Amino acid sequence: MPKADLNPQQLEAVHTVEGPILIIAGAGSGKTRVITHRIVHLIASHTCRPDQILAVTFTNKAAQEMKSRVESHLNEGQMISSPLLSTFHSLAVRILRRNIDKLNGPYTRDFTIYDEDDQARLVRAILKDLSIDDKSLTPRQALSSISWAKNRGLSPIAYENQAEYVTERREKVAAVYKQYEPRLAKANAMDFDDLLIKVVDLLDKSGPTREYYHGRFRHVMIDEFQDTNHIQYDLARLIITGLPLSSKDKAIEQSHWSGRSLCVVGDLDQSIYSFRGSDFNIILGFQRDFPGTRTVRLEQNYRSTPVILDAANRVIEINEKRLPKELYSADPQAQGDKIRYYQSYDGEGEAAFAAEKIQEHLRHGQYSAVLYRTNAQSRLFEESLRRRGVPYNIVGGFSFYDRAEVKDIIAYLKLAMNPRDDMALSRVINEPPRGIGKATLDTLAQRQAAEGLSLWEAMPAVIEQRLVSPRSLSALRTFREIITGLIERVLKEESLPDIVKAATLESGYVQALREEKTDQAEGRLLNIEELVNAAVEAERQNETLRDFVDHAALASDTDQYREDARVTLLTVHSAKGLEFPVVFMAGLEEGIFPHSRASSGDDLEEERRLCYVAITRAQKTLYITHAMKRWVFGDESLCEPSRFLNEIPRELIEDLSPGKNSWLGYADSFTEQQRSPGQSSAPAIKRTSSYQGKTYNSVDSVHEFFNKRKGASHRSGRSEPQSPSTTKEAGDFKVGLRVRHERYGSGVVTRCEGAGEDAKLTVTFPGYGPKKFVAKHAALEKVR
DNA sequence: ACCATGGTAATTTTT
DNA sequence: TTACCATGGT
Repeated sequence: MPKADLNPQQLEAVHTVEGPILIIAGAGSGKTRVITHRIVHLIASHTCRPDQILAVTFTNKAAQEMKSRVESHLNEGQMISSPLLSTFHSLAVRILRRNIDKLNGPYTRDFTIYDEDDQARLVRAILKDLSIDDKSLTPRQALSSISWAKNRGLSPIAYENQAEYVTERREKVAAVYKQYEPRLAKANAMDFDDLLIKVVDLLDKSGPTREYYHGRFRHVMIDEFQDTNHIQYDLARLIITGLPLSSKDKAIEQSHWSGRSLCVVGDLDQSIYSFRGSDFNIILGFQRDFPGTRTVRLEQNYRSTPVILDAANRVIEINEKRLPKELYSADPQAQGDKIRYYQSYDGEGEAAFAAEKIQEHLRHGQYSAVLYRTNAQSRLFEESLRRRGVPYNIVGGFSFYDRAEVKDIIAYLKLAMNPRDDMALSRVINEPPRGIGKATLDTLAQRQAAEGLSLWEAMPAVIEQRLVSPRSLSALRTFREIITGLIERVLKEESLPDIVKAATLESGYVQALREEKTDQAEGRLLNIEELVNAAVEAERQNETLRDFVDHAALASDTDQYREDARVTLLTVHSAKGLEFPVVFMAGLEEGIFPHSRASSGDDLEEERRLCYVAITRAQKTLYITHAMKRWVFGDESLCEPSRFLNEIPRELIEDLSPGKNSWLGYADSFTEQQRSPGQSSAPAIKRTSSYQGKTYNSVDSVHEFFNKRKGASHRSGRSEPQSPSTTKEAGDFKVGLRVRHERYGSGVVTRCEGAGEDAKLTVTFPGYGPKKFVAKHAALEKVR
């Protein structure tokens, strides 16, 4: 890897090995290469020992990728130790597992990690305890509010009082939140947010621990810095400054940086995780937080053709909240193909088109990826590819570790290390069925609530006092023995595969599946076998049982990405950081992309950044497609082309739609002959039932679309044109109309997509927030 | 304790 | 449309 490959800016980024550095790296500007080279340079130039380097990446996959690249660039003798390449979360786990006891809190080093599923079940249990109807507040909603509060450092009480007026909903959430934290602590469990919160707390409070990590990590690098949230930022600061958070605002002395560096790499335009608390203001404030920051801009793009870059630049510059930046092609001569546009009749047609083209590209040896906004869109593409016998790799959805049987076995393993893990316990106490039912579980739950214990700790008393039926009693005893048996194996430090095998056998799990003798059970057995194999492999890599279980908890969807896959299906989010010769951006429709839940203001800008990310994934060829109608919740609905289509300059687009009847075709005919498209041969949309609203192939809407295109190309800043059917006339329901719902009471229609009985309505209810309905199904009553 | 039924809600995005 | 959950019956 000759350094001659690097351009001057990249070289500067690599060679600046002291002090704070901010690298503004546009898409495809070789930022991974820069980080890799930086690490290699630090080591090869003996600036520091390898293990004094910490690089935080977004996914395990990226970390691993970087690791192998670094290793391949160094010779044996130079790798006297290894740099730590990790995600924020695994870094947190690593530090906590060593030091959590220094926090003098309720946690021990054996804490377990609650995944989303566990969290939801815990919240459900709390809702039940508080007898809150979980329809007025779903576990999911409660969790996202709790997570929101936690990430802002708000206690339940602070959260409750945070808004100027306390709503009923807020009260409910606060009530759940109040129980949530102690319940986690009792179970010696942390959720994803806690991992970061607790490690920050630890490093803040424990001077020696902070000193240790500050002393150890001299050079810290953070990838995808625009997606960092405040807690992650605090974590990085604690390590690099070695100072408690109370002195956050004090200036850092120049001498502090001797032999140290903090290098953050990011791109505002690719900030797409605000829903998870990430805040690009952090990157904007970096220079203020770290005076003397050296800033390097990488705008040279090595990935995509000029056509694609042009499209990307034009789209993203519509955003207001950004810093001016333009991607320049490293090879401006090679113009590249135009962007290929295809409008299909329906979702199936879109998928069929993509599959056909994918096959075509495959014949030329080109690999493709289909990018969509939501995972639900993947189904049609899977089907059409399968029909054609094209193998594909899908990222997201159910991963191996999400399978019920795998989770069950993992739950046994978690119990073996931390029997107080309530969620693991309630997951497998009757799995396989051993006669412990609701009644028994309720008794245990009562006990644990009354005494402030975990379910496991509540068991002895229940057994001794014979509080349950004799049948359940013996079942409880058996279960206890199974778990104690596993605990002993852990204490005896049996090998990882042995413990995993024991969990599958002694629990009776495998036997129960064998007796089932169904194909399904057969498949599950295979998965369990695979888990055991994974354990064998993990052992070979010197992983402990704890590593193994942590790994399962922290594995992410994007880790499923296989670089050698010829066809990859994934969401735009998962595609961040990846590149493909051929990219299909699918479902470019209002309500899908941009998503209906993010149709204005900052949210819309984030959608646009998402669009920018999608466009810039393409190296050679970019397809943009949308359907005129598709099935949504079992309803056929008409789709309006995405505003993002309008934001890509027309001259960069080639229309592949059949019959010259596409939106673009209309737009063109308007350009040519001002206004006389007549009622030519638009593909008639089959109307469902008694659909009365306007259709999208009407002259009016074509005209509207065309006008929007003009508006966009003039880039009139703020004034995003409203989509025609979003605002006004919508059959029976109108924006602003007062309605009454039997559960939520009275509210106001705040958004209305489509018309008549198929219209999708957003109604905002005081105290409940916005709710979405389909007009014909919703029990909505109009209030004069 | 388990099953079946039915109602109901749901679709962002993820470490 | 599907998937999940809660309820009620056996």
